[in-house]
Amino acid sequence: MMQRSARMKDVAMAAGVSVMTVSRAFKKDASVKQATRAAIMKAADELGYVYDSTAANLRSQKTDFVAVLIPSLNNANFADTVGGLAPILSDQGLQVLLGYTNYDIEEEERLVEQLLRRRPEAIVLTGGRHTARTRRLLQAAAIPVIETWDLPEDPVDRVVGFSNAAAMGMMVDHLVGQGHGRIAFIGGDTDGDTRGADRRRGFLSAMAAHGLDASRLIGAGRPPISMREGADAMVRLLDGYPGTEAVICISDLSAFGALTECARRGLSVPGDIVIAGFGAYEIADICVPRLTTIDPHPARIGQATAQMIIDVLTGRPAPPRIDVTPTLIVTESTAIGQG
Amino acid sequence: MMQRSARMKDVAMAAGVSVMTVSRAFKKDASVKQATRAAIMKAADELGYVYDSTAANLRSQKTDFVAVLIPSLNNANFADTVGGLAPILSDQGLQVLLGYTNYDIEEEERLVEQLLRRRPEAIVLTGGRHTARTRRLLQAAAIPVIETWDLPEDPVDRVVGFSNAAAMGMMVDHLVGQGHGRIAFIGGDTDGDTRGADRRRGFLSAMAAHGLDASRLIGAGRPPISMREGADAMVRLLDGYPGTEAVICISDLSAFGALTECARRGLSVPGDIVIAGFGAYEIADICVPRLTTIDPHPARIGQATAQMIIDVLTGRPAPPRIDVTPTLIVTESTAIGQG
DNA sequence: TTGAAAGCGCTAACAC
DNA sequence: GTGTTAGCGCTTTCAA
Repeated sequence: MMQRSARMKDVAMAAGVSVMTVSRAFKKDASVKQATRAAIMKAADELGYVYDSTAANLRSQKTDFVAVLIPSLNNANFADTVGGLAPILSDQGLQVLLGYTNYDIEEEERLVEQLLRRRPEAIVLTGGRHTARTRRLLQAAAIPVIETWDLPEDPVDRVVGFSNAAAMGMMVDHLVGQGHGRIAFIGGDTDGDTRGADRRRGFLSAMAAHGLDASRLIGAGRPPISMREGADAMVRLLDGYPGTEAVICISDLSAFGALTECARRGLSVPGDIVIAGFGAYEIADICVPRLTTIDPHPARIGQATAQMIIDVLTGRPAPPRIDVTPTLIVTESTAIGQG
Repeated sequence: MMQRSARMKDVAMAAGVSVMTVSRAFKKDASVKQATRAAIMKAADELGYVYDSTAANLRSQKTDFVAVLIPSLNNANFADTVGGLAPILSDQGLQVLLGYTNYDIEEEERLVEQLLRRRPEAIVLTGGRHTARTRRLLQAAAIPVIETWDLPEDPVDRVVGFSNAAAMGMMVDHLVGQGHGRIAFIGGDTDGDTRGADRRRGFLSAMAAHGLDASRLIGAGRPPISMREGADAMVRLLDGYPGTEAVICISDLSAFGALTECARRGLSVPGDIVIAGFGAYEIADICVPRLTTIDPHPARIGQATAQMIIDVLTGRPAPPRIDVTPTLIVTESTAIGQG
């Protein structure tokens, strides 16, 4: 039946060489004669040998993986960041070990501890808010730590992100520039999602800067805010704050939900009310009307993060902080003179 | 500056015990006196000790992780499967190591090889089609292999899935029952996504069973089919096949794209044309009109998979194949007498 | 309940 | 270009 699986020693014996030569043959840059290497690979193949990296990890004190924590698996923004990051790391022989926190910093703490036990070469976090213990664990780990999607004032180590507050300010400025004054905000009603809380803060300060009333705040639930929660929040907004001219939603998904509520009520967007989202998700570009949004360039965040990791690990100079500035995308849902 | 990080030996010395006692203290069920354990934990904390599982993995020949391969990070269906699976495995001390294949079986092969080197306790794949080498590697690995989201005729090992062809048959039957005959299909135009190809096959055979013409096939691109590709396919369908009464799309996302094209043309759904999707994504439940779809119960697939893994690893009897039957959800987009 | 010795399967370091 | 020796940091095993 199932016999003990082959190890390097077995391959070495079969190929008539030492284990060390087999070890070298399994590295790309090792100096092994072509014929020897071929014989080794043939023997390995016949024995069904699969290299055991658990042993290599221990001996070489290298694991060749990078831990990446994102809030949720099912989110195009974070998926795009991972999509930007993974191939660049992969080219350097670094594998990504992905974890997701469900937007919960306690869960993040558990994950960080679990992952650090496996000795990653570096760790990437989403957001700049963590438990005290998480910070302690990360600092003690003595590996590069990159916080992303945020610009924390007191970072653990390195940062690739943007100011969520400033991004929201861009959106408020845009709407005010279009002549709107009664602007509402639909977002999460906890601070569990720091990025969301920062966006709300950005909304408040930008409104204040324009001398506008910023009391039209609708709490839509716990992050992540779904399309459904966006729609439900819109019900409360339309019923509770008549005369609202514009709504900024915490994400395109909730903005789309808000849009569907308008459709069901026969309200025209942007004719009767203007709606804006955040994230430049695909749905913003295809729904009717298309949604004005902010593109935080998730893939760029991933690429810059990967490059930063490689630079640090290879001892190259690297800036401790990269600001990937978001872009405002103005489309149908906030266009003037339509609807 | 940064000194060599603490190991068990250091903790043992600080606590005045042997390394073996420290090792036991770090296991949950180990028999260590309460006072001893407390002293050890205190010492560990003061030294900033983080348990090194790379060493434990090697010695105990256990890694306590399960590799899970999904086609894409950014897909609510697969995210829900992982969401169903991860907590159950986690309760048993098994961590999920996630990989994504981009719907590419060559990429799957690379990933499988990489992951097997890290010696997972079990491996979960999405879909039943793999390269010959992938199959060989998996068989040689001598660990539980679970193929999901499919019911392959010749599985590598174990299966938790459903018949994508039969599911599509349910949808065709529903539309025919509503009186439609000129039914089109929008799907991927490669076989890279086996589940998609199976759905197309199911469409063809169900149409044939009803004696209907199944030539209205629109290729929408390479999987995953986006909302945009669904909209573009709808353009081709409406322009190329006048008189089409109903469209089945490969997923709710492409169905939503198709719906937006109808909205832009002023076509009523379901009045002028009927649209159905697949996957029971959130958007199907919130867009206007809501989309008739099929719920493949992604979380249940994950739960059953996790349970199967645990049963096999603990030597309990487990069926080699579980069929999680999908459910047809009929809503506004295919309702009779509306629009 | 605790400890001592041995060793998991590789690779670092050095030799030739 | 290849081999030898030692050992990574834990846990298995056996003993007390």
